[in-house]
Amino acid sequence: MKGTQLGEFEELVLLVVGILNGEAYGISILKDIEEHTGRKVTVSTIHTALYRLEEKGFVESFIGGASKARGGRSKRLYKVTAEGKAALATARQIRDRLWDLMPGT
Amino acid sequence: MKGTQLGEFEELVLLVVGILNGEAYGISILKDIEEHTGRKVTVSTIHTALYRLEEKGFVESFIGGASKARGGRSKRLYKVTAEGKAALATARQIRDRLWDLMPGT
DNA sequence: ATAGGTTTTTCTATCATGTAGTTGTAACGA
DNA sequence: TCGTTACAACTACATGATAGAAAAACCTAT
Repeated sequence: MKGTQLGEFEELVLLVVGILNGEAYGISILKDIEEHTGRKVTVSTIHTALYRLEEKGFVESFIGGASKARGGRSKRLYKVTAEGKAALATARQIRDRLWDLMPGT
Repeated sequence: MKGTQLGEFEELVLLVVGILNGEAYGISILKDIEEHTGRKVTVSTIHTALYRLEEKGFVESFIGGASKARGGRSKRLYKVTAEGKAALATARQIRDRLWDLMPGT
């Protein structure tokens, strides 16, 4: 059976794609992850995650139009689908509920 | 280099171990996960996750004393370590920060 | 004391996810 | 048209997720 579960890194990427709201592509996602989590990853790591997320229907992509400073291949932009948002919300909700049950501080 | 990152299922198990507060072992964890998340897994899945969590220093275990109704091997009880708690808190904190940056609802 | 049945852990094997090195491709300016 | 730049895609391997089956330990009754 094809995996439909959201992995931990996939979840992170998905969140960042959501935040970048239309401006998400390999490099911008990389920068955001590094900035917000301090975690160092390579672009290819992001791309594989994006590929799998797209297979699962959690993101959709399209080639961005031309127009940028100096050279460069055209970007592939990503956007979170409704299923993606639902998956994120569910994951969050489950964890929140569990935290509420946690004793002590 | 030995992995130190917390996987998505590992995080779930770790949370439940925290909630069960001293009464956590294979079956009780299984029940709790099923109850709180609706997710169906087998006991061996839990045990392998626990094994890795222990390797990483996020839980510690000891054999529980005798005393139970009918038959049965003695339980191995698990408890979250300080490192484990820290790892959980960090994961949560990072996601919360990202959610705050999320546009829309 | 031993033979069955029960509860729980360990072993082993496979598939999914995480990670990065390397290679390929398109746009731009000289 | 050639090199440089900014990217994406390919390939390969490490780690995490998952479960089937076997073994261990404990209880009870004979």
